[in-house]
Order: sequence, then C-alpha cells, then structure tokens
Amino acid sequence: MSVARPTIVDVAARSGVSIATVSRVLSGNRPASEATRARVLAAAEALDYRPSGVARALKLQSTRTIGLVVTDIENPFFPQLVSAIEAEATARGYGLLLCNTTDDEARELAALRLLVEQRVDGIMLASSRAMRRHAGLLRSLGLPVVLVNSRGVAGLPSVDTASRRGARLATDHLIGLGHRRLAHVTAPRSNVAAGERLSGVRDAVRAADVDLHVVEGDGRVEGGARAVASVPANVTGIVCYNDLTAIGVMRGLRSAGRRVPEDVSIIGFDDIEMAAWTDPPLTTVRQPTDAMGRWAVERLLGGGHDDRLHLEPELVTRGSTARASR
Amino acid sequence: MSVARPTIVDVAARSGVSIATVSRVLSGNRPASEATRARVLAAAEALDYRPSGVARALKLQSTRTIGLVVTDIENPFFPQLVSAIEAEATARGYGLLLCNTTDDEARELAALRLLVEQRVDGIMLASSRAMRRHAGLLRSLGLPVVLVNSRGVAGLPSVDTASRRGARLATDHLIGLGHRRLAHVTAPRSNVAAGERLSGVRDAVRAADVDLHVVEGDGRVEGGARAVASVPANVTGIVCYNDLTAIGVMRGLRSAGRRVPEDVSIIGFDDIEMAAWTDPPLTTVRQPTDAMGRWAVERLLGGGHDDRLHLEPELVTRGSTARASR
DNA sequence: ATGAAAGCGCTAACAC
DNA sequence: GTGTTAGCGCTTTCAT
Repeated sequence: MSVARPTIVDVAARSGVSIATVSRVLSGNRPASEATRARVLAAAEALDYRPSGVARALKLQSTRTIGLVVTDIENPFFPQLVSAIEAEATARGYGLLLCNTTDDEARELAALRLLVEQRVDGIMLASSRAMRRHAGLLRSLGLPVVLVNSRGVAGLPSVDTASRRGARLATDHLIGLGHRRLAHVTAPRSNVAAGERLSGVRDAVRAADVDLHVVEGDGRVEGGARAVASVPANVTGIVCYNDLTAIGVMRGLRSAGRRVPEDVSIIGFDDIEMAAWTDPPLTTVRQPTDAMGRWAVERLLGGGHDDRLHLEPELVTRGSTARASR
Repeated sequence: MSVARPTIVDVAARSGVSIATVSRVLSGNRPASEATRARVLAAAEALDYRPSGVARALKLQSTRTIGLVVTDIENPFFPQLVSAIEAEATARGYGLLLCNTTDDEARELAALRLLVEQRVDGIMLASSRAMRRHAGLLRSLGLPVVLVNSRGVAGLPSVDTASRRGARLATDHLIGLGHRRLAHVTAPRSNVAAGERLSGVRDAVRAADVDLHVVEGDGRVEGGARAVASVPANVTGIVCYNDLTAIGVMRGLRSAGRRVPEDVSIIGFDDIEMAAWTDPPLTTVRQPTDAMGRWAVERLLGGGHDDRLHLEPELVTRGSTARASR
C-alpha cells in the first residue's frame, strides 16, 4: 500500500511556515525571504510534494485541460492533427482529454457531457461531420469551443483548410496536364468538407469546360476501391476526396488492369504520411495540420471569438499524376 | 458573457431542499421521497445543472480520469490501440488524458508530471521503448501504472503481444513456403519488442537450419526502404519488424526491380489497417489491440497488481508471401 | 427522509 | 514577509 500523498499542510509543517507561504513560494507569485524559500523548497523536495491540480482547479475555476473530440482517430489524418494539438497544448501546460466518437451521435453527446462535467477549459471539435444540428448545444455549453477541420457554424470560431480552393488546385493540376475527362470520388454529403471539395472540383471543371463524373466513396480506402467500378472507362484523371480514398482508387484501378499514372492520373487530399509511400507516390493537396492545431489551441485559450481561419492548402506533386496521353 | 454555471446550491435553493438532499437524489446513493426527488430533478433540469467533476474529485479523491502516455501517435498502430483504450475507458465513465512523447525522454517525464498533478486515477504507458530506467520512477508515482504493448518491468503489470512467438510464426510461415535464405529487418535495440521479435526469428531459423541476415531499420517506412540495400540479393523472404517497415521494404524492393511475392516474400507485424491495402496486400502477424486495450483498462482500474498478460498473435495470410521458386 | 456541518487541498484576500 | 481564514462545489457522517 502506498502512503498518502503529501499535501501543502505537510510541506508547511516540515518547513515550519504557514500553508500560505508554501503556496507563495511554490507559485512564485509573491516574494519570500531567501531563508524560508530555501526551507520550503527543501521540504517539498524531500516529501516529493506534487500540488493537487484538482484542488487548484476548484479554487481557480480552471482545470488547465482542454477537451478534444475527434470523429475517427483511426483515420491517419486525425493522429496528425491530434499530435499538433497535443504538442501546442502541453507546451502551454495544458492537458488534453481525448474523446473518440467513431462518428456516432450518441457517443458525441456523451463526450460533450463528460468534458463539461470534467470542467475542461475549452473544447475542440475535430469532426468532419456537419455540426449545424449541434450548434445550439455547443453554444449553450458555457465554455469556449473551437471547430477544427470543419467550417464555421455561426457563432463558433473555426479553423480549416480552404477545401474548395484545394480541390480546385487539384483539379486544375489535372487539367493542366491535359486531362479532359475527369472523375471525382467524393464522400457522403453528411461530411461538410466533401461538399466543399466537390464545389472546388466543379469550379475548375466549369472554368475549363471539361467533363466530370462524380462517384460517392466513404472517405476510406474501401470506398475508393469500390468506387472505381462506377468510373467511366474513358476517364483519365480522378480527383479523390482524400488520400485514403485515392489509395483505394489506385488499388481498384490496378485490379482492373489499368495503370497509374500511365492510363489514369490520381490525386488525393490531406497528404497523410502514407501518401509518400504508395506506388506510385501519391500526388496530393496538403493540409497544414500543424498550423491548424496551433491556431486552434491559441484561439481556444485566447477566448474563442467568432472568427474563422481558412488555411491555404498546398499542391504536392508526386508520381501518381502525369500528362494525359489521349 | 456567459452566466456562471449553476452549482448544487442553486439546485437546492430552487427545489427548496438542502444540498445534501440534492446530492443524494442525483447520485441515487440514498433513497428520497418521490416528491422531493421529482422537485430536485426538475430543478436540475431547468437549470441545466452539471455536477462539477472537479469538486467531486477533490472530495472523493478520484478524478475518474486515466492518463495515457504514447510514444508516437502518428504510427498507425497506436491510434488503433488508443481507440480500444478510449472505448473501454469511456464505457466505464472514465476520461482519457492523452500525452504524446515522440519518443523524447524529457517529454516523457513532463507527461508523467502533468498526469500526477492532474491526479489521474492511473497511468497507462504505451511505449515501445525500454522503460527499465524509469521503473523506479514509475513505481514511486504513487498510483497504478500499467504498461501496454511493452514487456513487464519488475513490479509493474503489463500487457503485450507474445512478440517472440509472433515472429516465430511469421518466420515459420516463410520457411514452410520453402524459403531457405531469409532476412529480418529489425528496429533499433532501444525498442524492447524489436529484441523479442529478433529472438523469435532466430528461434525459427535455428530450428529449421536456414540462413538469416539481419538488417536494422527504424520501425518506419523509410527505414524499411533504406534497409533493402543491405539485404543480400539471394534472399527470398524477409520478416519485417512491423507493417510500416514491410511497406518500406516492398517499396525498396520494387525500386530495385524485384517483384513481391514472385521474387521475394514479405511479411510484416501488427496488421495495421493499411496492410490490407498495399499492393500486394501484406501478409502479417496481427496484434490483438482491442483485447490489449480492454485488459489494460480493466487491470488499471482493478488495482494494478504485478502480473503480465501475453496475448497470442495471429498469422494473417495475404498476398505478399508465396512459395519459394528457387 | 432530510438537514447541518465538516472537510477534500488549494489560493488569495486581509490582517499584522 | 508571513500568518489566518474564507471559500471553490461537492459527499458524507452525524443528528434529528
């Protein structure tokens, strides 16, 4: 059995001062004489004293913890984002309470309840789902909320990548390579970003007067692989909702005996790490996850006014796209 | 500006009872008359009252939160594990405080400090690194610790996959397919599992009297790709430390003009989701991450005695391994 | 069945 | 520069 953890009272007793003095010395908030300072520090050290964040939180009305709700931690894009957020949070001395919802509404609500009861200082929602239905709920939570990787709902700050511009970038890249019959493998419309990316693709297609065929995937590898069957045979370039989809599309295409990029060019979105390692390496549109994470934390701890940040995506050209041959 | 969050006092006032009664009604710990019960519930509802986990934690000396320290959340194996752990934790009403250490010792220590000060009820360490040096520290933390995906340090409970047996399984699979000149791409020895898997490979090789060449990777795709250059040309089967390494090896092989599995068979370890989607799909050894996560949480909340669980790995045969042709 | 009050471990007035 | 004390929001004895 372990001994009870020492409290500020123990430190005070051992150093022969009041608990107030201990508090002051350890926080450095107020000056103390060098002698007492040393004694307090020594006592704390000797007892291996760790101030209770719980007690402090109760007093200061701040847990120095932020809640992070993520749609699907198993989609490699999210760990990248989580990593950026975690880094920024810890750097500021904040803890990160993680909830994974697997895109399940009930779990989403349960997560919010948990976070509110744990009294996190703010909540970050990294959901690709439409949050409009929850907007009211989110605003009534009584604490700062920021939407990450998701377009602003009125009244809530948000950061995301300018998806529409990114998709246009991708499509223009294909068009610039001479492709005239394109396909777009999108994600279910419940996904906000999917709509924006589709719009971006349409922007480009319209401007260049090029053919477009739209097929629905599921945002994962499998959906991409399945979608291939519905892509017309004369298509030479496919813009994918994300990298996972693109990987699936490449697999499907290969199974069907078509070569990438010789027969058809493929472009993804996100630039997950695996994108650099597919065969051929995937051309894609990079989302600046680090900047997203940093801004989100900054914004959340800074107060959370209603403003939105649209980060610029960046085209990353690799081997899965090539000049059209027909 | 949002209004101050209602406290138990507000609920008591509104329902005309004492705070003790409110507490009892809401917790259901003690009976109350139907009439008061209804009034309290109504008041709580009307005020949208959320009990403070902080105050409760201070009183009960339990935050209902567990800390999870992860080596590298960006390695797809970990999100899988985190997902399993998170699911089990939330199911039990516990929150998960996540720390990512990027394998950095300083961040690791900072994470532990943070978790102790936040007074988590227990800590789970999912590190592939050797923790022997920290064993003393971990034991002195004064709270339950369980090691996940890492072999037991004396005095600490742990769950992991029987890596040695898994590697033997993998190697035997190759040997059974007629391969007689094998290579193993391992990970740095700081990684405990790497040593065990190497031993497993050696067990199999010794038993079958087969050639083995060992090359060091880095546990990631890049190291696998680089390692290929050091693999003798006559090797026909490669056992890889993990799936990421295997993906790198496949890439490297293909760049060198060798075909998988026609010229050389490749087998990975972990069975990350992407393994099913490589070209060809990767034969691998599956780690039962769900069971690992569940057991770890159970063990942690159950008290954390010093016992270890070795989960059985499972061979998953896909397209990257084939009968040896020479 | 219900209420009064102590106390969990801190911080910050407010004394001196 | 240091000590005393109230109070953060709960749970739980102990009375009644």
